[in-house]
Amino acid sequence: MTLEDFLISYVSFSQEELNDILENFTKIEVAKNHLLIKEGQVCKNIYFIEEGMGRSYYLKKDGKEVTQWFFGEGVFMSSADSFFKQSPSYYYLEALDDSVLYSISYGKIETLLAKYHKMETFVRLLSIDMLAKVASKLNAIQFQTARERYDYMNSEFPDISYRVPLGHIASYLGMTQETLSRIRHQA
Amino acid sequence: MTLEDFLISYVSFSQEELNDILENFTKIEVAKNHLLIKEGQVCKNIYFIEEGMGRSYYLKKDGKEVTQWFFGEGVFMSSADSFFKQSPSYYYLEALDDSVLYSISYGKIETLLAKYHKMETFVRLLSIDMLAKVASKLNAIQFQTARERYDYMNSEFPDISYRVPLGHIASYLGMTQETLSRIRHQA
DNA sequence: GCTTTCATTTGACCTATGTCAAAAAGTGAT
DNA sequence: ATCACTTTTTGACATAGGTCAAATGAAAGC
Repeated sequence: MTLEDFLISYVSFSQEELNDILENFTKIEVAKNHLLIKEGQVCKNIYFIEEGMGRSYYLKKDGKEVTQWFFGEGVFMSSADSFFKQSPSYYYLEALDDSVLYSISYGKIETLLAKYHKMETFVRLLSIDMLAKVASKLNAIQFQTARERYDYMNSEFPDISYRVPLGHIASYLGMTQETLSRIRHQA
Repeated sequence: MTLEDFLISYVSFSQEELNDILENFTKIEVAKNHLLIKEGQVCKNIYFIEEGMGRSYYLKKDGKEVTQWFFGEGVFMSSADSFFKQSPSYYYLEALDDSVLYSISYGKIETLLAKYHKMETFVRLLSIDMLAKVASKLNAIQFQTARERYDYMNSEFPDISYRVPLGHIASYLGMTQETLSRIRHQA
């Protein structure tokens, strides 16, 4: 899905508006394992993934990585809270593959939000969608067995689950790598 | 906190705008245990809690209630996804005390969103805030012990935790009532 | 094709928390 | 005050999933 299609799927922008909006994005290519933002930094850009994939993660006190979210093709990747409030991020943002991204800065988004009422609507709808997804993951994590969580993951991110290291998925699902490995082999 | 103060704290509405916006809300009083919405219904209104408190919950297949969120004084209570997308709600919404609420319908919100660019901004910021809170709960639930989750709850909802039945809190925290009871008594 | 390094699997054991059941403590109505 | 009902506490026991450690497998450089 292209960025243009993505925008249209939420709000009926005119072609003129779309052109103006799209001009504010910069196409960038990043290599696998590139860190787009680190913990503690303010997230200055938000990225639309045209090709590739990414994840957000944080470090526990013991230093272990915990994957917080996966981002597939055709979605926006960000530390949403950090970006929209321009506050320090709790998360790292990492490319999990060589990726093609469309980046836009906070300043430019602000300008677009001020200029186009529809842009506000777009971001609002996007936020509500993310909220629903995070809430749904929370419900899955909270009261399901390791096995059920794994199945949930496969339905939510069917393309991602077999493309990234086991440990990333395990921490995303709130279980150890060993447990996930055992579940997979008794599938 | 009044609704007016709440609105101003997010966006600098003019007094005129505020008056217009506030006119669209209806003050209602509901008794303890009143259900504002049931699972499967489309959430037609969103409620600002001036006095009282509420929660959202859902039923597991085995019929047990799981508290999904608590709403204290001075916040909006809703099944956000259901309200903003006018889709069936996964959750019940219940008053946990006799409460004074300011209610607004989806139709009226839509009108205000279309009329005031600032209103879109307000809802966007509100959504991002909720997103951050849900994400933070998710992190707490996912990798903390029962004891740590209880402490997290006390910092997040200090006023609520001792005002509602134990079972509501336990399910909110993803543990059994018995476990929560034991934790409390070894505090 | 080896060697080194990193990722996954397997095994043995342990612990936090769940389950089930009963007792105790609150709460409200008559 | 007493009875009926609900909520909380306590106890005994079970188990999913964690921890630690070693073995296997896969990938990358030489």
